[in-house]
Amino acid sequence: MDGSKAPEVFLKPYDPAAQEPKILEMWEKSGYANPDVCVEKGVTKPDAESYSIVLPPPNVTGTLHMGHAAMLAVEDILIRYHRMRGYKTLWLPGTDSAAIATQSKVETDIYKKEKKTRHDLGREELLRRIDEFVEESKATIINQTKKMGSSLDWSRYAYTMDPPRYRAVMEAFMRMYEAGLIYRGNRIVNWDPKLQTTVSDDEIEYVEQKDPFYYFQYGPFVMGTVRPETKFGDKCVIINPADERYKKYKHGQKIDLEWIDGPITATVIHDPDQDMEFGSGVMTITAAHDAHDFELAQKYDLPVIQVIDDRGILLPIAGEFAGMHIKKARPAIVEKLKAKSLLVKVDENYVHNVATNSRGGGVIEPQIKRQWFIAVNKAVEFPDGKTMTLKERMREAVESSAIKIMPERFEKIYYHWIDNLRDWCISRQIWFGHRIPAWHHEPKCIPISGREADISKCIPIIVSREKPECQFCAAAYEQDPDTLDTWFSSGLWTFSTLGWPEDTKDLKTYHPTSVLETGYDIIFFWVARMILMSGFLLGDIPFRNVYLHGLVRDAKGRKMSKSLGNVIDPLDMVNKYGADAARLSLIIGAAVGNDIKLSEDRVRGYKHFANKLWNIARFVLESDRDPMRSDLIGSDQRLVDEVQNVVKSVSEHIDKFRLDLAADQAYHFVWDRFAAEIIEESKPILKAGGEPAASRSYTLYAILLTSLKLLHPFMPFVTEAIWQELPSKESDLLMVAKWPFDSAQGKFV
RNA sequence: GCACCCUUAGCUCAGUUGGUUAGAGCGUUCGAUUCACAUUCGAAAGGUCUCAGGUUCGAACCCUGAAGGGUGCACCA
Repeated sequence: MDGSKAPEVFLKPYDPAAQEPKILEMWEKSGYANPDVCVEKGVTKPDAESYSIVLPPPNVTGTLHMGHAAMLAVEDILIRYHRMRGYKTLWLPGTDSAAIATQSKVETDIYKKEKKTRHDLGREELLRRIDEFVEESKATIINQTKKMGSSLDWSRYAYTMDPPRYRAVMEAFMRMYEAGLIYRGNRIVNWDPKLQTTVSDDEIEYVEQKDPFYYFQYGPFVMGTVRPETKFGDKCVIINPADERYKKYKHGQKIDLEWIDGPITATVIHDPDQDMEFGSGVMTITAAHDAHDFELAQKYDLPVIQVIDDRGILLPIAGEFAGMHIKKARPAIVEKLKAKSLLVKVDENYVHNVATNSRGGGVIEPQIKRQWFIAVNKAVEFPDGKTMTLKERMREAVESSAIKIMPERFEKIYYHWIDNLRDWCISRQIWFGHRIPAWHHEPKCIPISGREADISKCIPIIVSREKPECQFCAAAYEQDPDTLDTWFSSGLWTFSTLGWPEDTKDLKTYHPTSVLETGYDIIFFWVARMILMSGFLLGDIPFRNVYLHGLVRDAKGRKMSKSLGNVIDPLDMVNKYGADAARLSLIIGAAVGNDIKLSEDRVRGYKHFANKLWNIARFVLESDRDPMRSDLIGSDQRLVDEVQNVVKSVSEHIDKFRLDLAADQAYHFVWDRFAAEIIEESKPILKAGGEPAASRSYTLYAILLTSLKLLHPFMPFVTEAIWQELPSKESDLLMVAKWPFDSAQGKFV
C-alpha cells in the first residue's frame, strides 16, 4: 500500500479559472498539437495513419461567438480522440480576411473619425489601414480560440491574405484561366449599389416586401410592373402565342403607342414560356435590369439599354427624370403616367421578394457588367485524366460516396443547388482581397521611337502572374482593379494551407483531409467551392466527410442577435463555468445538423459535472491502494469489464460522428454509475479492509483512469488537471495518453 | 411552385434494423444528509408519442392522407 492521500488541491471545489490557464500553458509547451512533435517524442508512430481537419477560418477581425465555440468543440473532440488513438493528427488553424466585411468596417471607422471615404485615401492607403486593423485585431480571435481548449497546431497558422495563400490564389486563377474555365464576359450580374460591387448568386438573400403593383396601358395591351422606373427603354412586348386574348398580334409586329416620354414603336415577341396567368399575361422587356429579361433579349436578339447607373440614378434615357434616384423617381413617373391616363389600376398589396446582399449590403440592382466568371458547364480535362464539367465533377464527388455529407439530407440540397448553378461571377469591385492577375493595356498606344511600330497588334488585356510589357508599343499595362470573391480563395483552403502549389510533405500526408466541419448555412458558398477547386486543381476531393453542425440558438429557439439581446458570449460562459462546461453544453443534445438550443442553465449543469469528476478523483486518491496490483476478485473484474464496454460504445459513437450520444453516455456512466453506485457500494468494502478492500481500491483507481481518458476529448481541462495529480501515469499529459479501445481492430488496448 | 426537415413530459431533446412497463437533462414537489461533493443523495408527480386511416402477432418507429411549425431552391413582368 502506498498510503497516499489526495493532493490538497482537491480540498476545494474544481476551479476552472485557476486551472485552465496552467493547463493551456502545459499543452502549448508540450507541442503535442503538432504531429511532427508527437512523432519526434515517440507518442505517435512515424508510419501512423493521418487524421486531419482544417479549421474553418473565422473572420480575422471578429470575435468568437457560440457558433464558433460549437465548431471548436466538435473538431477538438474529433482531434483529441484520434490523437489519443495514435493517429498522426493535424488540426490546422487559420483566419479569414472576410474581404467585404472587413473593408466596410474599416471604411466606416475612418469615415466616423476622419470624414474621409476610401476615394479620399486611395487604394494603397486604405489597404495599409486595413492591414493595420487586421494586425491589431487578429490576436483577439486567436486568444479566444485557444481559451476553448482547442488543440490546434499554431505552428502551421495560415491567413487567407498571407503571401503563401496569395500565391496559391494567383496560381489557381492562372491554371483555371489557361484551361478556359475562367473567362471575362459582359453579362447581367447582381450589383449592390450600396457597397458598389457585384455579388454572387449565392450571396443574395430574398426579402419579402410589399409594394404597389401598377398596371399601365401599353398600346393595345395592359402591362404590369412593380418598377415603372426601369421602363423607359422597353420597346418589346412579350405574349404567349397560345394566349387567346392576344391572338391577333403576330410575332415581330410593330405597334405605335404612347409611352412615358411620348410615342414609341414597340415590337411584339411571341414566347411560349410566357406565363399567361400572371398579371395581364403581357410583359415588356427591361433587358439591362432583370436577369430573366436579359435572357429573353439574348434569345430574341433584342437591344439592351441601360437605364439606371451604378448608384441607382436614372440615366439620360429617362428624359426629365434623368439624374433622379430611382426611389424618388418611381412615384413621379407613376404620377406622369396617371396624368397621361395610362395608369389602369394599382394593386397596393402586392407582396414579392426583393433581392438583397446578405453580406450587409443594399437592394440588388441587376446590371450589365464586364466581369470575370468561372464556367461551370464547360467540359475540361482534370488532373486525374477525366474530362467533365465542374458541375459534373461536384456532383460525382458526392454521388460516388467519396465524400459523405452528414446529415444525409443535405446531399439532396447539394445536388439541387448544383442543378440550378449558373456561371460563378468571381470579380468584386472592392479593394481588399486577392487582386485579379489581369493586366489592361493603356487606352492609347505609344509608338516606340526609332522603331517601326505596329500598334494595331497591341493586346488590350493579358492574364499573367507578372506585370507584362507591351511588345508593340511603349504603353504600360495596369492591373485589373477588381479583387476576387472571397470564396474563391476559401475554396483552396484545404490545400493552400498545406503548402500548395508546392508539392509539400504536408500536402501528401494530410490531404484529402478527414473531416470538414462547418455550419450548414455555408454548404454552397464554401463546401461546394472546395470540392470544385480541389477537383480541378488536384484531381482529388478536399475531405472525406462533411459534418454540418446546426446553428446555436437561444433557449427559446430564436437566433441569437444583438437586437434581441439574447446573445450568450462563449467567453462569458468560459469565465463563469469553465471551458469544459461550455463545450459539453454545446455537444450533448446536439445531433448532427440540428440546431442547438443553449441556455445558461445548461452550462451551469455541466459545471456541476466537472466538479463531480473532481470529487470522484479526490475520493479515489484518498483511499489506500496498491498500484502494482493486477489480480482482481471476480466482482471487481466485472466492474472493469463494464467500463471497457462503455469505452467501446463511446468509441463507436464517435466513429459515427454521434458526439452527442458519446458525450451523454460517458457523462451518465461517470455520474450515475461510477459515482452514485460503484463508489457508494465501495465505502463499506473499503472500511472493512482486507483482500476485498485492496482489490476494490485498485479497481476504483483503474475506473478513474479510464474515465479520465474517456472524458478527455469532451472536457479536456478538468481531466488533464486531475491527471496531473495522479501519483503515477503512463504519459506526462493526458492529451497524449492511449485511448483504451481500438475500434479499427475492435479490441481493447 | 418544387423539395427537404420537424411535431415525444411544463421546457429542451434522445429514442438509427418495428419487440416487455417510451427515456434523459432542466424545472416542480416531498424527503435524506457527522458521508468525496458549497455544485450531494433518494423519491414522486408529469405522456392519447400532433391528428386520421393502413400494414403487422406487435407501430413513437413503416405506408397514405391531413394540420401546425421550420428550412433550402426557384418564380416574382
